[in-house]
Amino acid sequence: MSCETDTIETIRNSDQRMTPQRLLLLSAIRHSGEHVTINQIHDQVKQAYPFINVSTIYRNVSILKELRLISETYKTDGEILYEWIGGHAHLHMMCRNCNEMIEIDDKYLDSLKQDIKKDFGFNIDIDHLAISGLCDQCKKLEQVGYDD
Amino acid sequence: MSCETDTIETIRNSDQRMTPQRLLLLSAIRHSGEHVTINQIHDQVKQAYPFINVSTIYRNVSILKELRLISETYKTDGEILYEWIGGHAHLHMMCRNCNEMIEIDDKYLDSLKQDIKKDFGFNIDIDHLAISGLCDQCKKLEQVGYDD
DNA sequence: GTTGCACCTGCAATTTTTTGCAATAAATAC
DNA sequence: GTATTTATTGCAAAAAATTGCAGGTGCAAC
Repeated sequence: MSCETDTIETIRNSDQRMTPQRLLLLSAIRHSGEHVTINQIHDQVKQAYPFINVSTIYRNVSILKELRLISETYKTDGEILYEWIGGHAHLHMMCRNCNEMIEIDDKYLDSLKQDIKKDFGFNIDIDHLAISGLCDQCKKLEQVGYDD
Repeated sequence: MSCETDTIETIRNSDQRMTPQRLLLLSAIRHSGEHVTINQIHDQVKQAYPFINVSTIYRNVSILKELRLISETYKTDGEILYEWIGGHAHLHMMCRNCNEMIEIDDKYLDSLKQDIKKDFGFNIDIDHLAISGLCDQCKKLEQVGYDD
């Protein structure tokens, strides 16, 4: 409830309007689990309002992203995921071999954030990035030589 | 010279062929400065061979990416940049307000890499990500209230 | 409630990226 | 050198993402 009031507040405060479409889209992102794609959002909203156009989804996602109400994460395979911000911030790590995605608490970034802040004055956002790498299992396979 | 031999070697070893188009594309990425987009690569190659098709660029970039000969970086404004790997590895940080991009030596990631390795067995690649945040200047503006 | 303005939406058109396929050409073996 | 195999290319078509615009609509002021 309170978060919804906050959301509406945020949108109103930035010269934007709360339309039924936008409300459905917000709700879809909020309730469709952690990470959703544009198409998943579209499908979800269509269930309540079948006439919604994809371009509306794209445009709204872009606006919500700028307002920092949702986060955008580029997976290392190119897929883009959206996620409601407000819960726990976390890092995404994606294995470049098996595409498994691990979520890691953002406390791991604390030290990096401090260093960068101190040396460059740059203030890192915790969200947005999926770090690419190799998970334990795939690393082992690579070493043994069973890799592609 | 040696890196070119290495490159050809890498490509041959993975059941792929060294075509003139691929050679031009490699050279374009290598010599067009640090970061280039698909279109910049295409334009560059067209100067030497005007008949090259964009799809060839897309497909080759994708292959070279998988072979880890080039890195792919998603800027926080959506633009995708490609870069020759082989020089110094570095992090990209991009200000979400002014879009300025700062390059930071990857030594800053050492500690994070170790922690993640220890706790999750996940092996982070240094490349690939542009970290989003606010540069010093934009942060100050935000605090003073001159922000959008 | 009514009005006015700026934002939003859906549609259509455009641009960007991906895919299917026949022809081409690189690499290997002879 | 020639033949064989198979990845690669260019083109065209498809799919995905973006943009322009005219009409619709939220919402604030009255």
